[in-house]
Amino acid sequence: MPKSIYENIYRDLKQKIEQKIFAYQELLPSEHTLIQTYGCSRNTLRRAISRLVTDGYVQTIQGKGVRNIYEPVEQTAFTLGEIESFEESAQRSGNRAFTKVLLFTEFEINEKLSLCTGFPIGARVYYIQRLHYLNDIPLILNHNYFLQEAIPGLTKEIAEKSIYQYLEQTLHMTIINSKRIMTVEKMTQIDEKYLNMNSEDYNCMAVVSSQTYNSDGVMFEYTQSRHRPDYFRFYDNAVRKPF
Amino acid sequence: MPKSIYENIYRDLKQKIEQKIFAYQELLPSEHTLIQTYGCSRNTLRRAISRLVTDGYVQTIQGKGVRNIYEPVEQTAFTLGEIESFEESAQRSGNRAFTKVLLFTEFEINEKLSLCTGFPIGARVYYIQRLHYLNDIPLILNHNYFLQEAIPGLTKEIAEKSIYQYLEQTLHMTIINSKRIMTVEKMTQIDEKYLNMNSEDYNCMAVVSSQTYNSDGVMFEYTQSRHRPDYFRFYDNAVRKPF
DNA sequence: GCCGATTTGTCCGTATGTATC
DNA sequence: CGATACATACGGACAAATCGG
Repeated sequence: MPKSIYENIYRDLKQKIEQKIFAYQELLPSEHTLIQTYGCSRNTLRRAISRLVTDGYVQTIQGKGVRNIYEPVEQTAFTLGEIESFEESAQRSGNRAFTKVLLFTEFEINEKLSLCTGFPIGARVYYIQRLHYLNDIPLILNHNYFLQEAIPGLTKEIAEKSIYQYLEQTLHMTIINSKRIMTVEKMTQIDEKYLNMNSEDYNCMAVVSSQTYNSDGVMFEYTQSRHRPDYFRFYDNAVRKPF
Repeated sequence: MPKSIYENIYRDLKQKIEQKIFAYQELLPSEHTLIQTYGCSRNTLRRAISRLVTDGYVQTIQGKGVRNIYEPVEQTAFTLGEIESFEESAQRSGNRAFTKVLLFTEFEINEKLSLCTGFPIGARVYYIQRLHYLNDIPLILNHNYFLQEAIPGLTKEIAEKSIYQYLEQTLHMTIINSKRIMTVEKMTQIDEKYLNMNSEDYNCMAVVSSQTYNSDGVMFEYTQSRHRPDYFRFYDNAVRKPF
């Protein structure tokens, strides 16, 4: 059970929308009504609503109400604006996830790598290559760089399970945010080999590069995720201006 | 000058961060201090800060403060989470934008197109092909579908300028949100021809499909944007949980 | 076109909880 | 432990947009 009231309300409303208890294109009950339903303050309710807005579940119109614009999307998708590990994402969508560690090593950041990753020159990092399978299909080839001084005791065994679980539950690290850039890049021979692709067919990959920060403000991770182009899907909901 | 207090504060802080008045990795002045600086309430200030968080400019840490994690990014990028037209984006980054209308026609949505666009079968739409140039390089091939009943009086001349400007300023339509999906697709002969590409080189495109809603809750636009892979860049900042 | 009721948007002040140092 | 800082929550006031009479 989540901690805060507004998050409980958010989840409850979200669920009701997904279960079509509120019809598509219909207005939700008014703020006033929902406040009485949940017995909370107006600010608290509005906060829950605003999360539904950024999720693209509803749109609010001043003077009118809150309209349900949720339509279900396919499952194998990755959603933006959220930090979710591969395992979490797979579990949420009810798919079988499996991770194979191709390489587990460590080295020092040189000038070229510093430019690419954003780590300072001379920083010591773990470099891990991992292949993520979804329902036995290799979908993502990950190149992880983890700052050693921020992540003591990382092993190949941990990398095979979930590194994020180790970070949060064992090291009690708090992950704050992750800056991501999506690009399209040429497929390499390594990509072809591990993702079981043929460059005669697709010769490009969807590449997501991310820099992740913890609560100490240190960028502890740089990751390049190379996705099979035919399975890659990224969702986003852009909102007008207000929050 | 923007209307609301929190937006003014947001812009002011954002500008100060961009101009490096606050140093990278440093903590901003505390909420209490900033409240006195701006002479506003706590809620108002926190609202401004929360927008900086979703922009990836700062991270807030309970008990510590608000840390500046802004680093400038290259210019030709598209940013997620915002609705911005091609013209606006180009202007913001100080580049020359030019739009060529390749095709301006109208027809009725059939079953196949209904599945693809999300418009109901039988709906009448404008179908527009436009080529967007940035600094004289053709970067994006756009396939726009606009619902006719929502957009009366659209002409080829308007499409050459800015359709969004027409929607907002002439028709006084309010754009609320836009659901987007990013994928990687095979390059077509049309893509090759207009974007001046050669499929011997890259044979894929970055494709952004979007459905845009107005304040009447009607999806009035479906657009497929096909981007040159070598120039395509999409930014995103993922945040932990809270808002 | 105006007015009033409804509904969301903005803003304020205050109290309490919780994490950091 | 206390001081500081952010997080959550409440209640109230007024503004602005929508809609129906």
